[in-house]
Formats: sequence, structure tokens, C-alpha cells
Amino acid sequence: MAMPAHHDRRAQIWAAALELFAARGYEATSMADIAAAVGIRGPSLYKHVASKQELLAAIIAHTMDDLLAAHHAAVAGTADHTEQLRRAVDSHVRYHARHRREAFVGNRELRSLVEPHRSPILARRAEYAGAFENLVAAGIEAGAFEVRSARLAAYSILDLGMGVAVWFREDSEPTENDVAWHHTEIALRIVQAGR
Amino acid sequence: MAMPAHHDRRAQIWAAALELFAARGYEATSMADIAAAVGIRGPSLYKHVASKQELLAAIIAHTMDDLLAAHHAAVAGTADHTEQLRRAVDSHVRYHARHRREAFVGNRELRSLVEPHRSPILARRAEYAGAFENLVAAGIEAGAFEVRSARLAAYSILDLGMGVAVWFREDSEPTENDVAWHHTEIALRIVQAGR
DNA sequence: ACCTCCGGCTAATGACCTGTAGCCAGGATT
DNA sequence: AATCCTGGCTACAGGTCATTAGCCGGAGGT
Repeated sequence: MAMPAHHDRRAQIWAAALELFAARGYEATSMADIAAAVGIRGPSLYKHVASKQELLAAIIAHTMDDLLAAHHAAVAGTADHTEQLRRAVDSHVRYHARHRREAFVGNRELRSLVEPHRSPILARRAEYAGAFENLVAAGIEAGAFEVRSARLAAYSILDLGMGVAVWFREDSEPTENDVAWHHTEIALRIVQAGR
Repeated sequence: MAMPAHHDRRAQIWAAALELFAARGYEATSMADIAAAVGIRGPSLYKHVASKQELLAAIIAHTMDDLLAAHHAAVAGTADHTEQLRRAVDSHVRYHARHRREAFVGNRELRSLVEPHRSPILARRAEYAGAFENLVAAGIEAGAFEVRSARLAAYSILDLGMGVAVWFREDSEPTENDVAWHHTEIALRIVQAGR
């Protein structure tokens, strides 16, 4: 068995922390638990990470970056309002299905994140929510959508994603494709697109 | 200032625990915190409650009972599928707005609930979700709704409620009425009712 | 051959936390 | 008046946790 290099060990720790934070929560997970999951003792973790808090911050920050990047990539290819929203929702839902632990931790454990990591992450979160709200608002403006409140419609669509992260399971129905198809359809119905 | 009787003190503790569990989470809240919020010392709490765990279980159980009772009351008055769903969603959303701390704790802190309280509460939770799914399925069966998956539609509607518990604030827009109206409308669009 | 440094380890520190034991004041009951 | 009970309190037991200190084997470079 090859001894893992520095970077591998860090990735192992990252993965173990993600798994445990998602399953039990940040507060209920000890450094010793994370260490045991990668086969070492608690204090040895500090050769790789600065603190438990920094581990959480890194996981959440990385998740937000990924999510924002996927959103921008999804939206970039078209100018049509309905198509933009469809792609944004598809990206949103697939991310929450495919990386449900990351998304789950990113939402649930924000509470345990303290300054100085907290503010920048809340800002990116707000940016992401704002992007959806703008998408909906632009569609309403252009007459492509018809819904009373752009904000509430955007919140609803975003909450759909969080729901997916909670109940989605890789090994049973509905599949990622099922959910992506269904939820994009639902999102378009919410804004009453294309009639 | 009148000295609170036994029952009042218990209610104070209940309220303080709810507030703190919602704000910081169960794991991050100490008995001393709860005690301080009602003006006494940690150990004195044990004259009123058996344990921290039992306090959490009581809060969640009570919440589930309330939610189920509200649902049954809402649905009882009509046999029309669309109207039943409208009333069920209205009840669901209003509960999550009006009792957002209870709903929040009931969802988020289920993780911290261990046996023997865990199973019965999960059962009631499944019962509630099942009721929504049946409502949607019955509407599809009768031709009143048109949506691919009753389960996914029901999950989506339920997730909408959880979202409300997360971001709703009593002291700013949108108001409870705004959200109730908007979300019932959205739920009916999701199942494509009455066209 | 020597040295450096990486990444383990054990021991320990200091802070907390839940829950129990047992004391006590004062109101209620008899 | 004497007694009991309620609901506070302090002290403490028994644990866990994050993090630091300091040791050490062994791999890789010189």
C-alpha cells in the first residue's frame, strides 16, 4: 500500500470531515473522530490543518465557489430568460444532488462559522441568491414570466435545492436526472414561463 | 412582580430552550445558557426537567402534534382536491411562518434526538409527508392535477415550508399573509391545478 | 554517514458540560 | 408552632474536547 503524500492526506481529512459534519454536525464531531476516520490520532491532524474551524470554513468556502462557478457557466450560454432560468435551476439542483454533503454542510453549519470567515461567505451566499432573484426579475420585466414576487419565487426555487440536499440519495429513486428534470419543470411553472 | 408558579417556570424554560436551540443549535446550547435566560443557575433546571434531551424531545413532539392537528383541521372542511391542497399548503406555510423557531428546531435538531424519542417522532414526520403525497396523488388520479411525480411534488411543497422557517422574519416584508398567498399559489402551479 | 524535516505519537493543559448530592430559605400545611 | 415541600443554591464528580508541547522513527537529500 502506497504511503499517501502530503496532499493526499489533506484530501482524506477534508473528505472525512465533510462526511462527519454532514452526518452528525460540526458541533457533534470531534477532531478525534475525524482523525480516526483517516486512521491517525487527533493531535496529528494539526500537522495538516490549523483548526477545526478552519476546516469548516475551507469546506464551505470551496462549496460556495463551486456553486457560483457552476451557476455562471450554466447561465452564460444563452440570453433567453426561460432558457437561462432552466439552466440555472438544472445547475442548482444537480449540484445539490451530486454534492449533497457539501451543500448540506454549507447551509446547516453556517451557524457554526464565526468571523473572520463568516462574513465573506455570507456575502457570496447573498450573491448567489441575488443572481436567481435578478434572473426572475428580468424575466418578469421582459414579460417572459408572470409571478407576483420575484424574491419569493427565487427563494422558493433555492429552497427546492436545499430540500434535495436533505433527502436525495445516490442509491435509490428518484435519480439525479429525475430530480433535475422535475425541478426545472417545477421552477418554470412557479414563474409561469412560456405559455 | 408576581413569583411565577411551577407551571409558568416550566413554560419559561421551554421558551428559552426553544429560542436558544433555534439560534445556536442543540449541541451549542448549554443547560447553563438556558438557565441564565430564565434567571437561575444550571443545576436548578433539573427541578423542572429531567434532562436536556427530554427538553428537546418535548419541544419537537409538541411541534409535530401541532402541525398534524393543523393539517387535519385544514383539510377536513372540503372534498375538492384543489381546495384541500390549497388549505393544506396555507396551513403548512402559516405554521412555518408563525412558529418558525419550533419548525426550525423540529427539522434541524432531529439529528440530535436519540432513542427512545426518535422513532415515534420520525413516524409522525413520515405521516405528515405521506398526507401531502396522498393529497397530490389523489388529485392526479382524479384528473385535477397534472404532475409527473406525486412524491417529488409533495417534497417540493414541503421544502417550501422549511424554507419559510429559515428566512421568515416577523418584523419585515414579506408578511405572513404575503407568503401564505404566494406559496399556495406556487403549490397549485406546481401540481398544475385547475386549468 | 550525516542531517533535516515530515508526520506520526503520547502526555498534558485548561476549559467546559451534564447531571448529582446535599444544603437551605421560606411558604404552605397541619 | 412544628413540619413538609418546593425550588433555589454551591460543590463536585466524571467526562469530553480543542489545542499545545515535545518526543521520535525514518525517508530523502547532501
